[in-house]
Parts: sequence; structure tokens; C-alpha cells
Amino acid sequence: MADNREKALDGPGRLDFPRPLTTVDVVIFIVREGVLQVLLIQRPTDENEPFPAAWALPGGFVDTGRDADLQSCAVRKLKDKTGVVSPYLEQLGSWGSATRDPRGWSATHAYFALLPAAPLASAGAADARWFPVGTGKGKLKLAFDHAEILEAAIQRLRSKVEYTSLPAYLMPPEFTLPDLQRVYEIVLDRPLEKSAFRTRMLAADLIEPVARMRKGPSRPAQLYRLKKTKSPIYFARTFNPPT
Amino acid sequence: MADNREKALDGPGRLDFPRPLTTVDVVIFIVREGVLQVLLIQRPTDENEPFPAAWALPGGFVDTGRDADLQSCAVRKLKDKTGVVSPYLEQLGSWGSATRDPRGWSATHAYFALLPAAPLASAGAADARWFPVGTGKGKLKLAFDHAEILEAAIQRLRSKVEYTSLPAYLMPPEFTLPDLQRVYEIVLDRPLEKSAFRTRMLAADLIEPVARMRKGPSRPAQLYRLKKTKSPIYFARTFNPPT
DNA sequence: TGAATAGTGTCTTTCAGACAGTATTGG
DNA sequence: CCAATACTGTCTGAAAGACACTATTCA
Repeated sequence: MADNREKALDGPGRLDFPRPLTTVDVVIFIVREGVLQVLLIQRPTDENEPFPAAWALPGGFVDTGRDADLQSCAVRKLKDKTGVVSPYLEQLGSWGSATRDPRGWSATHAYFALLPAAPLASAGAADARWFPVGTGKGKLKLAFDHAEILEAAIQRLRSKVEYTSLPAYLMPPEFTLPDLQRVYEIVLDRPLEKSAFRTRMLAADLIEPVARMRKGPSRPAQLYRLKKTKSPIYFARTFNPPT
Repeated sequence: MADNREKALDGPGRLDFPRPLTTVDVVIFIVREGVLQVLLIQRPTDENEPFPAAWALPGGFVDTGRDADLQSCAVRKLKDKTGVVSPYLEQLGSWGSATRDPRGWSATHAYFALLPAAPLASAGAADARWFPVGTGKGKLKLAFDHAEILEAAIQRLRSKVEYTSLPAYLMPPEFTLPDLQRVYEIVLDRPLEKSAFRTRMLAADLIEPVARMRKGPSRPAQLYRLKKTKSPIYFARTFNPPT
């Protein structure tokens, strides 16, 4: 896009002012080992970089040469760090201010992604690690304003899980209803009623049984898979009376 | 993060790669003359400007010298065009791509604002006009991707009105319950049950009666005002069973 | 008085909450 | 058999839908 930039400069001259830095960050969630986890990247230790060695959300500058738009930039960052294309990627919001990046006025476009549980969901990159989303204490200090962004992502996820089928995107290809309920409970951090849960999920036309059962130490459970559903289901009520 | 490519471009302290343009746009809603309306600005007729004379959302470039952050930039644009500070301003999302602005890669941070109905809610600026939000047809061609942004704002507003008290911010300082219901119905474009509506609103601890009544050609109605409520109320159910 | 709108009451429906009870496996 | 987990049924309660009914003003 060097062309456009030159054109801009020889126009009425109105574009010759300082531009903020533009970045994209992605909050990537997964459920592993029974807890909600988020992928973080360790920043380079180079002391000339901002926040050296601190943990940060995966992300970085928009590359005007490679990224057609913000969403594809987010997809690229996601793929760089995990090797996968998420079945669910949603815009979370944007954060921009004069002070959030020591290098100058900057604005980031934040996305959040849900990855399906997989037997060996390792962080793809060497500088990447999964961190459990602490239920309160033990908060990590993150680079930039990423702690705030992460907090917003968790809130958004929790809030949407109350009345949508989002957790379906956190499931492996085949799962049982109790599995799904467990994931809801992990994200919401509270137990749900089994009976109401089953009724709602089955009524939602969201999942379909496959011709197999999950065997275990007790009664086998019906396996389901996600229907070829484009978008999440919105329920008319939340799961429990609101706070 | 600095992946390999960015490291190459951006040695320590080097940030000299092309930066996208950064703008903020605001979708400003009001209810006037019984319909939901949105404020649009006519772009300059100068043929060197993009989309000359086209209607656009109020907005513009972030001014790194004046704007401390995105939100204050949005507040500034809102005040420039309407002279008021909205009681409700929410981030809507961001749109960025190589092609949305002919001047080059650009990203806009979109907000939406709700203005209280006022007897003489004129558009403050000369190039500004209120346009009814057409229920379907008669769509205006807007500059940039603003039609898409407006569409998203309307959807977001409608969706949130289903289960929040957002319309309270569209009301004048004092209003009756039937007034409020009318605004809900205008935004949702469908009738609501009076009885359920009243019950819900009065239970929400959102409004309080003032010591006056609205007189009219028929039975007077109790006037209410918004309680000093910081944030909108979220209801546990939507108003009607979903489609 | 009647028209018009505000506001209430009552019955029904829907669906979650609670929880007991049945079903089906392995040991 | 028992333990464990999957799944179903039944009762209750809260809140919405439907709609009739009462209340209060003006003309």
C-alpha cells in the first residue's frame, strides 16, 4: 500500500499528521484439564522492546501489505501461534490511548477465539504457554493493557455463555451432554441443573446424536456432534436468575 | 509480540513501516416524531475528498495531540456535532481493511450513542441531518462502509433492547410508562404487552415516580424519571419468545 | 354521558429449579 | 449385588402472554 500512502501525501495534504500504531490482539480460550485457559506469549527479552520478557496476548501490528482486513489479521495471528483456524472468532472491542504503548499513541483491535478441546492441544509456538484463567487471585501482570483486555474477554465469554451455545465451540468433535454441561459449568464457575440443561440443549436444534456411545466405568452416554450450524444459538433466558 | 517478519522490519526502536489511518465514527440515535432516527453528516463536496457530498456517520481521524483515548475522541466528535454529551455511549466494534477508504489502509473504531428525546433536538451542525432508520427499504447510500456500520448498530440496538433498559436513555427527563413502552415498540418495531411491560419495568428498580402527572385528553399518567442509575439493567428474559 | 387512555387483576402458558426415580454399564 | 453415572418424570414457582376489567380525565 505504499502507493496509497504517497497519493495521500500529495493530496490536499490533509493526511500528513501523526498516525497511531495499529495492532490486533487475540484472546484465545480453551478448556484443558478441567479449567478454562488462555494462551499468552512471552515478549522478547530485548530491553529496547516495551515490556521485555512480560507475558502478553498474542498479537501485533497490522501488516498493510499482507492483511486485507482486521479479521484476516486476527486469523493470521491465531494461526501463527496455534497452527489452527478457530471455529469461533469474534471481535471483542478496541483499546486505544496515548499511553498504553510506550512507543506512542496506539490502538489495538481485540478478538476472542474459542478452540475445541483436543487431546494434545499444546501451544504451537515456543514462546507460547497456556495459563489457567484464575478465578480471582493469582493474576499475572501482563504487558500493555492486556490484563484489562483479558478481563473484558472473560467477562464477555461468561456473559454470553449464560444465554448462548458458545461452549459448543470448546468441545471436541464428538461429546456427550454431560461433557457439554461440564464445560458450561467450568466457564460459569457454578453448577447447572441437569434436567433443564438437557431440555434446553436438545430443544436448541444445535447438536445431533451420532451412532455411538461413550463407554466408561458406568452407564454409557450418547455421543453428539455439532450440527453444521453457522452461528451460535441465542436462548431467550439466562440459565439462572440473574444476580 | 514480535514475530520474525516484524522483527525484520522493526529492529529495536524502529517503527517505520506504513501505518493504517485511524478514525472514530459515532452512530447517534434519537427517537423523534415517533421514529428512530440517526444523525448523518454530508461530506465536503471537494472532489479531492473521498465520497464527495455523500452522507456519512459523524466521525473522523483520531487526533493524537488532543485525544487521550478512543472514548474521549468519540465524545469529542459527538459533542462537535450535537453539542451534547450523551448519557449513553457504547463501543460498537471496529472496521478496518485495505479498501474501505480510497486514501489507504484504514481502521475505524465505531461507537453508538443514545440521545434523550428533546423538544428541539435539531442537528447542531449545518451539514448534519437526522434520517429515519428505514424499516427495510429506502436505504441511503452512505460513504465508506458506513452503511454496514449503521446496519450493525441498528442490529445491536434492537438486540439489546430485547433484554435491557437501554431505551431509558432515549427518554426525556420525565416520562410516563406508556411513553417508555412506545419507545420500546418503536425500536423493536412490534407491539409489547402492556401488563408484562409495566410489571417488568417497575420491578427493575430503574425509574422512580415524580410528584406530577402528565395531563392529556384522557386519564392522566404518572410521570417517572430515571433513577441515578449508572448502567443499564439487564433482564433475565427477552420480551417475547424468540422467533 | 362516551371516548380515550392509564392502570389492575386474573387465568393460562412456558420453562427453569428442585429433586426423586429409573436405566445401564462395570466390578 | 453395589457404585456410578446417564437419563426421565413430576411437582412447583416465577414471570410472560392474553385479555378483560376498572379508573380518571376531557368534551
